[in-house]
Amino acid sequence: MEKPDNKTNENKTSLNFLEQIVENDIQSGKHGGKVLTRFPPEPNGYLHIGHAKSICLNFGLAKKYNGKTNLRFDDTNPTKESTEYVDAIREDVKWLGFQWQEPVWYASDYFDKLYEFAEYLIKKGKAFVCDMTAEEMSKGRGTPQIPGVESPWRNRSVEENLDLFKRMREGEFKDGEKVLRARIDMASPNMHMRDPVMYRIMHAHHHRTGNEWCIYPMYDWAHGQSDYIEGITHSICTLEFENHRPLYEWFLDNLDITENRPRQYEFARLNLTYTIMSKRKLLQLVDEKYVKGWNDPRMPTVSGLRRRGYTPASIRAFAEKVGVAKRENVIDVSLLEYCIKEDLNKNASRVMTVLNPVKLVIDNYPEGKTEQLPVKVNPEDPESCFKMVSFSRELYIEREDFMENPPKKFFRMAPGTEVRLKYAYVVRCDSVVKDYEGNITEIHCTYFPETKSGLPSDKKVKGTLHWVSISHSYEIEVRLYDRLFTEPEPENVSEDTDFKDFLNPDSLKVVTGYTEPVAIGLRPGKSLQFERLGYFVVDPDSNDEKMVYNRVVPLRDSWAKIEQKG
RNA sequence: UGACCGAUGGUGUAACGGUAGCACUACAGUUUUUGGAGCUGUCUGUCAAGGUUCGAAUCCUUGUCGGUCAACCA
Repeated sequence: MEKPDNKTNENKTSLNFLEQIVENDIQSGKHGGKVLTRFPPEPNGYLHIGHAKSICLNFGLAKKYNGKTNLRFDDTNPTKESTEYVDAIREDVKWLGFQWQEPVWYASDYFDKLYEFAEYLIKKGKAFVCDMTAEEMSKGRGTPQIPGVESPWRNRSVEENLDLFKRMREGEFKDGEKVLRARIDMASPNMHMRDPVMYRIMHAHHHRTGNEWCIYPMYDWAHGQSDYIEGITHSICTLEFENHRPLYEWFLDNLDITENRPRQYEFARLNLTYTIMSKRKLLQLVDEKYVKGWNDPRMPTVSGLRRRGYTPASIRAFAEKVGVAKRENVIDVSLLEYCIKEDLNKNASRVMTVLNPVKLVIDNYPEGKTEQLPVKVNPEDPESCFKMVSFSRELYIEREDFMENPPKKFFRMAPGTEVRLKYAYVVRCDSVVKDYEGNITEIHCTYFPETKSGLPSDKKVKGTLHWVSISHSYEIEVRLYDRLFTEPEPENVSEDTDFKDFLNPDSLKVVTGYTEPVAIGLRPGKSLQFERLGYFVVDPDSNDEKMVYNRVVPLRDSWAKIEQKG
């Protein structure tokens, strides 16, 4: 099973651009050949599959080059953050299979150090306290084409700045009354360099530092310095921070940091068809009850995927396959589905479940007789063990597996045709019973004892159906999930449509299924293949009275394609 | 009409001046007691125009298209 680790030959397979950078750095002896990356979520929401890509990238890169990865919460905005999110994020990262370098870090751990750094910049004349309102500042910033105007407070003395900054910290001023700004260049073509705000006043309770602080650092000010403090070598973020890099560098430069400087690199974030990745919009789906929570199995969140039945290995494989580059991309969700099917095909036990039952009576099978048929739990696994499946005179089969007037390529049951009941016998359909409305209520057939599974038989049939013995079956609730949106790019359909216009009304259908006893009593998270239907996973809503299964992903259905083509 | 970044099949991603490859999707064949899975094969691609070179997806120039940036968010 274990793959040999001597990839030396295969190692020539191409490196992504970040791996190339790291290898160059190691070769040139930068950072003493060490690699330390970080995953820096803001605890203001749940992680989604896009974060999972970043996690796999950061942890994977470090692991590949014998480095480590820090988990650091970027908790610089107390009004939006909470420990609920901290806990959920930690759980998700662990579940994905990654170990951070202990302990968990928080940007708030560095508030003191950051304050000292800020004083250092003030003393150098590189930062100043500004009394402009947010509105004034916005007006004065200019546009990308038009330079901004300098703040009237820009040339305060070092002493005055130091004093004011101290009083900001001591709580002398109200929210919004003053900010600390870097003193860079109001005419810079890069908007981020136009004297950006470093600290704002917020009299707010912080989930870790409580009421100790009433000034909080901005992202740009906190992030690079946090990287430096932790000794991060490669600070990897998404493309939208590319324009921030000059500022990241400026802070390091002006703090006179010359040794062990972290460097920021940017890659393109993940986008997936038929879903959305914006935290804000996902929150909207939750708040407005389009889904049942952050972990709704239709959500692209890590917790949603987990409940949907995706395994950590399948998500890691996906992250590997999507690659890493700098161009905008939209990954076809079928790749994600491929990854989970590949995993579960190898690892999920098979079970027969009927979701849309119609009664099948075998007229020549003795009433009251039951046979125990031995069945391999997973035919894909050569070491698979066997289970017993009960067979009797009255069964359920899928309504879709019978047609009274079948088209040419229909290989399933029809009057007069023969099909195999999987693991059991070949049967021939003789007649149907209908109710007064014409709905089929019973199908009657004859079985051929000599065709018992395992015996040599000359009878060849084109179709094999799954079934359950009615008296031996259990009722379960089955939640059939489908994609959340009807459009591949719900946010990009046109200027005057909203992503919510394209919510799929059929993204969830709940049905009652009939299944084998082995599918009962399994713990949440356990996945099975319902033969010929798809992969399903036990939902946490299951209890002693009722099992609930979620459909992870259906099996490929070539008949559906034939049928569609007509 | 600023700065920064990007452009390779339907979708992603390689090729680092020397045969455009891989994966997903789609399609076809094969196999099959899952119309699953597997196996084999097929289709479709270097944004454009110039230049450098024996040779350009790759280097240079110009253009085109796309993304990001004007929160006291991250």
